[in-house]
Amino acid sequence: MFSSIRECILGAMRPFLRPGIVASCDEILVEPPKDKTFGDLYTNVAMMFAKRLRVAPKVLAEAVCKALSKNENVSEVSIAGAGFINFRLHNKAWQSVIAEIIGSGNYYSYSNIFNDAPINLEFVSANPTGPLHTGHARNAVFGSVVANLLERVGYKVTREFYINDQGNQIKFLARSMYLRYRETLGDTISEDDFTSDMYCGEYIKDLAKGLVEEHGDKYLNKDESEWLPFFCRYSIDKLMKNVKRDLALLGVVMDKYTSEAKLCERNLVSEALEILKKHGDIYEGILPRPKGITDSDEWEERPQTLFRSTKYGDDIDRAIRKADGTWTYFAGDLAYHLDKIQRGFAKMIAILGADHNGYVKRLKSAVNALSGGHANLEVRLYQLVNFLENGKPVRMSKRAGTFITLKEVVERVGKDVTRYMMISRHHDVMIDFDFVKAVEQSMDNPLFYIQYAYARICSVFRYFEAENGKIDKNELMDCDKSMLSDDAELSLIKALVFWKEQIKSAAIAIEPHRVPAYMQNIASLFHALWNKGKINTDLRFIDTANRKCTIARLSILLATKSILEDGFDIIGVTPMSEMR
RNA sequence: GUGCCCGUAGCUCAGCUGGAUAGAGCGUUUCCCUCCGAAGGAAAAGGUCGUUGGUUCGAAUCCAAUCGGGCACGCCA
Repeated sequence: MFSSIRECILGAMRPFLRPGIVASCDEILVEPPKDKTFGDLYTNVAMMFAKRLRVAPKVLAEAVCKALSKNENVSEVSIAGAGFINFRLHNKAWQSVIAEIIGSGNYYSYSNIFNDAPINLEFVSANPTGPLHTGHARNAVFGSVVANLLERVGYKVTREFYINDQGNQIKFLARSMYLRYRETLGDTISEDDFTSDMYCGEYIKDLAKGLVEEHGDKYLNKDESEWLPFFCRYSIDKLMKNVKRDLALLGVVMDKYTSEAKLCERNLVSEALEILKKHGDIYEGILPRPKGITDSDEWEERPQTLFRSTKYGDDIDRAIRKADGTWTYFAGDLAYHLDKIQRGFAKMIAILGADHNGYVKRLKSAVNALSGGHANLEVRLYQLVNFLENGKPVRMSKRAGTFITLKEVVERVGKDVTRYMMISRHHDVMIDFDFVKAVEQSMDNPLFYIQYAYARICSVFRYFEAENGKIDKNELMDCDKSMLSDDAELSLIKALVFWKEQIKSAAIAIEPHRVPAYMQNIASLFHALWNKGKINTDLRFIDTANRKCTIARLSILLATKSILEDGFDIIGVTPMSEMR
C-alpha cells in the first residue's frame, strides 16, 4: 500500500525533474504525523525536493496534492505550514491490511529487499578462558536479534563465533590449569603461585578435577613442553562446551564457530600478508610515539612490520609482527577476515564491546584492504552492562574469577527477562542491571505489559472458541470489516500496518531496541481498545447476538496476535498465552 | 594529550537518520470493574533537550567550541 502511495507522489514530481536530477521512492518520507489531527499520514517531499528541483515548495506541494487526491486509497489531502502535505486514507484501505497480515501467516514483516545476499554476523566471540559473563549476555542477545532482523529484510545470515584458541592467553590458562591440577593431586599451591596473567577462578579448579578424573596423574612432574599442548586443548574444549551451553540458555545458536588456531594451520596469516604486500600496504617501520606519553623512558622506538592502515582511514599504522618476530593479535584478525572474504561475504557485521572502540578502524581497514574494496565491515559497539546487586555495583574481574556469569543471571531472572533487559535499550547506552530489582520489578517490567496484551488476546479466542468451536482463519481474513471504524480500532490497525516499516528501518539501522519499543506501542493501543469495550459494550470483542461483528473484531485480534508473535520471535522471547 | 560514546520530566529511558505545539514507563494527584483477565484504561501535573555560537524555510537531531560522566589509546589478547 505504501509503495503505491510513494509511486503516486514520485509521479507527481516527475515533470519537475531535469536531466541529471534523480529522485527515488526510497527518499520519500511517508509517516504518521505526531499530531493525529493533521491526518493519517504526511509527507515533506515538497520541502525536501524544492531546492534540488529549483521549484517553490508550494508549487510542488500542489502538484503532489493533486496526484494524491486522485489516488483511490486517499480520502482527503491538504497543504499546511511551509509545505507539509497531510492526507487521510479511506477506512477501507486501512481495514484491508488486516487480511494481508493474517494471510501472510507470521511473515508480514518479511521483505526480500536484499535478495538473499549473504551477510556474516560475528558476535560474542568471547575468549575461551572462562565462562560467559553479563557483558557477553548483552552481546549475544544483541547479535541474535540483529540476525533475526536481517533475515526479515532478506539477508542470508551466518551467525559466527570466533574462537581465540591460541596465543599467550591460552598458555596462561593452561598454566593455571596445571597449578590446580597439581593441587588436586595433593601439591600445596598458594595464591602467590598465580602470576597476574593467570586465571584463578573457581571454574579452573573444577576443570582440573575433571582432568584428573579422566587422565590421572600422568602429567605430574613433567616438563612444561610435555603437558602444555594437551592442557591448552583440554581447557579450550571444556570451556567452549560450556560457552555453547550458556548461549543455549539464552536461546542463542550459532551457525559457525571459527578457530584461530585452524586458520593459522592453513597459513592464512602469510596469505593475508602477501595480498597486502601486493597493494604496497606492508612496510618495516617505527610507529610514532603517542602524544599522551611525554616521558621518554616509557617509550622505546622499535622497528616492526606494519600495515599501512592509515591509507584506509585509520589514525595510525598498525603492527602485525612484534619486535621478536611473532605475530600480533591483529595479524590473526587479518587472517580471520580474509577467511570471511574467501567464503564469499561482501557484507559483514561485528558486534563488539565498547572497550574495543580503538580497534574498529583497523578492522574496517583490514577488510577494505584485503578485499580490494569489495567487502565492507560494519561494527556495532555496545556499552557495557553495569551490574548491580541491590544498588551496589558488583566488581568484576575475569582473572580473579569475581564476576557474575551469564548462567547465573539467566537462572535468577529467566531467559525472557534477561533478553528483554539487554535488548530494550539503545546499544550506545549503558545498562544498569540490578539483580534484585530485575526480579522485584518483574511486574513493572514493560515485558510483562506486552505479554499481558498477548495473553488477553489469547483469552478472548479461548472464550470464543469454548462456545463456538475452533475458528477458521479464512473466515477472519475474508470477513466484512467495514464496521471496524472506531478510533481505538483504527489506531490499532494503523500501528499494525506500520510494523513492516518499523522492522525494515530497525534492521537497516541495526537498532534492535526499536522492536520492543514498537511492541509496547501496539500493546498499549490494544489495552486501550480492550478497556474502551469495558465502558462501551458496543465495542466488546464478542457480541453473542452479532456473529458478523464478532468475526470482524476477532480479525483485528488475530492480526495483532500475529504481529506480536513476530515481535516475540525477533527478540527471542517466548509468548505466554496465559499469565500463570 | 588524542579518539569514540552518553547528557532529554523528580527517576529510568524513547525520539525512526533535519519536520509541525517535546514522548512513554515508574513516582505524584483524580476518576473507571454487576463486565471477554483492573498485572489494565482515561485524565492532570511535571521541560531553557548540559551550555554557547553556527548552518536553513525548520535543529533534541547536523557543524564548531565548552562543561560533566563512561570507554579506550605502540609488540596484552
